[in-house]
Amino acid sequence: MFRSASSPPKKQAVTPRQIRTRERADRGIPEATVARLPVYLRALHSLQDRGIATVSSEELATAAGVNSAKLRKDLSHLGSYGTRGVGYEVEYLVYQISRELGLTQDWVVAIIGVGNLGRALAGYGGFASRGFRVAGLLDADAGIVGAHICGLTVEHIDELETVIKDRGVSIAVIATPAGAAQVVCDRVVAAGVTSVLNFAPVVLTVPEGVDVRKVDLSIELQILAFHEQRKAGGPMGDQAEPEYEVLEGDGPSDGAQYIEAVDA
Amino acid sequence: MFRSASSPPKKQAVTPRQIRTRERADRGIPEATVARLPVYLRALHSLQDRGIATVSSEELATAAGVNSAKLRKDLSHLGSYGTRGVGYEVEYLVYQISRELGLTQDWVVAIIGVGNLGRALAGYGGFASRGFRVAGLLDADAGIVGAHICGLTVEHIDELETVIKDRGVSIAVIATPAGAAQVVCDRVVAAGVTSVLNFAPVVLTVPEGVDVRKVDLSIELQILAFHEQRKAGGPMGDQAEPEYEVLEGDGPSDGAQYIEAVDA
DNA sequence: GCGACTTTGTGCGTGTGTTCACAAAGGCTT
DNA sequence: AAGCCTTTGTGAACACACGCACAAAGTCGC
Repeated sequence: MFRSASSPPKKQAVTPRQIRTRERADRGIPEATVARLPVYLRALHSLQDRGIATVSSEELATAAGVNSAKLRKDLSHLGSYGTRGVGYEVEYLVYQISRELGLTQDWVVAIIGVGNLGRALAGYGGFASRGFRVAGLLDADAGIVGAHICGLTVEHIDELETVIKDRGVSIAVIATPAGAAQVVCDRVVAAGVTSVLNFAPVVLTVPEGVDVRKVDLSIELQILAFHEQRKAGGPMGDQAEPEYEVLEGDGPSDGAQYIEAVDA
Repeated sequence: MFRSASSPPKKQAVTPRQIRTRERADRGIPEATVARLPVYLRALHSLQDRGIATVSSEELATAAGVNSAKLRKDLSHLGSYGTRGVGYEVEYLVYQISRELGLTQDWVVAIIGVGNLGRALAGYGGFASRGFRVAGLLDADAGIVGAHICGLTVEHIDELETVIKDRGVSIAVIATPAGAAQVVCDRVVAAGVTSVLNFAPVVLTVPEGVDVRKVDLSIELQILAFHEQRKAGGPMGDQAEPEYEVLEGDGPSDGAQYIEAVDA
């Protein structure tokens, strides 16, 4: 829009890109690798429980469900923590990955929204086990406030800012209904939280520097449904149409009947 | 291993790759696009509720939290469903995306494991609302079997195969403890299920042709922790070390103390 | 009926992720 | 102590994804 008016419309707009790239590649571990480190860590813990002291990239990769070359490259981003001809020492690797992920310190978590899901989350063992401590349960419903759940007392949402600041909450888990999620998110961010885990089925908007991760059951189901449909009568070409393209009306002219098929 | 023994060790091993690629690029919508279609669909439903009949790629992209070019490219994989100079007709697009995702038919879901999480899932509105019908709740605990939850009676895990086959379950949701997940998974797959949504913190192994999607709270938290650590004292270089590499012992020799720091 | 304006659909350059394949490196055996 | 065997760490090729920028295409006003 205003770009073409204020600058000559040439082909090389490379300058702003490179700055951003340099900035991110700084000492950065690739995002895809970061997402897999917890999986490796879990597999390593399992090996530890079985008393295994050393593991090869091949074995660990199998346990983690990935390609062994990928695993080696991932680990190489943390440093050279393997011994050629032998493999990786489990305990040492556990420590290094834990350190890289920031699990050598405790993170304080608050759960906002204590419905079915919020209660399930509060009771989830995976929280307490490794570095995450739930320090607050908050809800807007006066009927739930005051209830005791998993050793915590549900507090009113009005206490949100106080709880976050006084207890040093750095990760907020949003388990509210969709309608409340953005408001709650804005409040936790304003109170200083920079990491949000969102279970509400909405796209949250946050300022730069705040991380949001989304867990969305219904999206996962829809993705599964897509592939399931493909398997049933899709590109395998076992059923009717070998090329199932649009067959009905050739444009958006009458739209009243489509919605029937969806909501019915 | 046996590759280098049976074939000359040249540099071009391109033939097997291309076959697989051709096969997958067949009529396929990119996986990244598939993962975003549910987000677009949700945004479109929201627009519908507000009585908006037409939307531009820019507006829809903003609502979905993505770049408008990406949105247009994603939608272009479904066909040319826009009108230049105008935008997209909401209802028509809802229909097309729903159809592509396989939401014009109903999918029968069974939830295995009725603990805190399983109960929360059973009551989750996102299930019933759009094309997913929970037709079974199963658990191994005799103390829970027979309970009524959200209009369903919890059945014993022994009924698993019967429930799946008689009710036409095509998606299994595994919400069991980690130890039971793989066994349950094997059983649902043997019973004919080809789509699994796994909430248990394990890597499930399934045969070719079966899709598994994973929802893992603890992994998400760990990813957040990683970024949070970076923000606090990482590459911003505000604290002590500007280059925080390994400082202690230079190799895996004594490993007994690392685990302390992690589990303590 | 025509021109100006808006918005789609996409070609293209770029960056990120994945995989193969192999040299370098270390331990183990003889 | 020398060579063999195993396994890491990584260079390079390939595949996927992203976003800019623009031509094509259609609408709306006059």
